[in-house]
Amino acid sequence: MTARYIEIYQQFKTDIIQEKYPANSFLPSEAKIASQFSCSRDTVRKALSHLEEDGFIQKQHGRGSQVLQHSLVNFPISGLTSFQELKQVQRLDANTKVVLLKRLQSTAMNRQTTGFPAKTKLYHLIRVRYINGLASVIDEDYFDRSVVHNLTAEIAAGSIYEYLENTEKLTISYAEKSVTAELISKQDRLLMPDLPERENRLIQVESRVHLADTTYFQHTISRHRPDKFQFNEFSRRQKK
Amino acid sequence: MTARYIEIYQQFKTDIIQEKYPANSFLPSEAKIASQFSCSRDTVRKALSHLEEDGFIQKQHGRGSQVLQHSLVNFPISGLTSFQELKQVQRLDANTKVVLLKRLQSTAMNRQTTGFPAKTKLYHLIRVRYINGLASVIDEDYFDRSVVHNLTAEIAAGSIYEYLENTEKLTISYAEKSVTAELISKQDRLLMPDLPERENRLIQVESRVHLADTTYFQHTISRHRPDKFQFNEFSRRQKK
DNA sequence: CCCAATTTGTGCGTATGTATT
DNA sequence: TAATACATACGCACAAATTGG
Repeated sequence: MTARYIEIYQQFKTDIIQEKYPANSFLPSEAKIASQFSCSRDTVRKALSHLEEDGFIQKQHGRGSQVLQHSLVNFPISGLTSFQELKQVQRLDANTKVVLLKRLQSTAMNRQTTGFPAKTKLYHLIRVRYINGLASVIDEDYFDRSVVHNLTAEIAAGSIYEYLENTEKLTISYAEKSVTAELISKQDRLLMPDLPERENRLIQVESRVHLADTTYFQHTISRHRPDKFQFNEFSRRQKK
Repeated sequence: MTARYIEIYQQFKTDIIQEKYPANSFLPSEAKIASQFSCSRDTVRKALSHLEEDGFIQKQHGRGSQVLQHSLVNFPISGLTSFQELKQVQRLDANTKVVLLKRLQSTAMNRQTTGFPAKTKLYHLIRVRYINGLASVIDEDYFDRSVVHNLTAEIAAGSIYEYLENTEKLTISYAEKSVTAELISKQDRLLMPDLPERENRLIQVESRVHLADTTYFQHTISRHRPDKFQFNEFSRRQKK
């Protein structure tokens, strides 16, 4: 029982992607959409607002809703998207090697790296992502074990988010992220043996991920090969 | 004549920043806020939705709206924020040197760098941003002259967006952005003389900026010193 | 375990304002 | 000027989640 406005959102999203509404064309007016879907204009407006947020359309007062060029191979890291989901969307030739999976407890010492307060029981996971056979990303994760139970190497090699959302029924909600360029460590060189000597930094995306009830449960540090890194984003100017 | 829901949004935003509602506390219920502001619940909900989008609160069905830790010195590049606005928000010791400002016309040849189709009349602008006296960012802009008129070095040294929005009455609306790590050119070394020899890449943020009527008018290439680059973002997981 | 109160989520209808053509 | 389209706001009803008794 998905909400009506979500259905309408999805309908237009797929129609736009399939170019039933090509770039620069206009959607039908809100009133027409409402009568087509036999719903109120308010419901249509909710759907269109989401399409606008996500960069599919631009609403124009008095004119209509215009379809934007959708930047095709988008979202490599934007939003909160897992590697497995990207792999599907972009049809990448990608696989994952689990380098380390162990239980540990955070301490005052490692608070900085784990991202958790002392004495939290954690999983520590390190994975290398290979794209077209090339080691391209090193992912290091810390999960709160009071939230994530029974993490196995098999799950870690597949989709952890799929497991958390579907099997453990968690609702992943939001994250604070930061992107920096960090110096390459000896461990990085070992895990990315093809990395040219002249490179001295990896692009690091650090995320602190929370559930819908605001529980903080995951700290991820993703280090990307600089020559393979690309991060696309759609952004809107904030109304004053 | 700002919209009522925007006023309510702003009221709560400042209250949260000033910690009248501290992190982890709950806002009053939507019904209470509505009666406080003598407005409908619908208006309150619009305001709260925007607060949630922007990472100030987390709404929880059946519980209420909880205030999130707001990542303090946030938004260095996220969204569509001008350097001058960042400078104000972050109280940076920053200034700008205009290196180049000239008129030119795009050709089929330079289409890639200018970001515009051939024969578009453009401004070409290069600026260096100094933070605490250190050359930290090289900004290269191309503006469509049919949109941006009378660009001067004085305006370019100050806030172009302030000029465009307030003087030229343009509504800057959205951008497609990409972040990559690019090899350092000779020109980069000249403009950033303090850049250590061992660094081989700058972090490049490329933006294509559009007005509310979808007119494409600005292409910006910002190259950042890798040791000074940090890009923070709040992001929400997409609902399926 | 269930019920009741509270709170947010969704949807409908209506009215009025404002921008575009 | 008139018609069309989006923007804002109010009110109501019921559904669904949470909490506490």
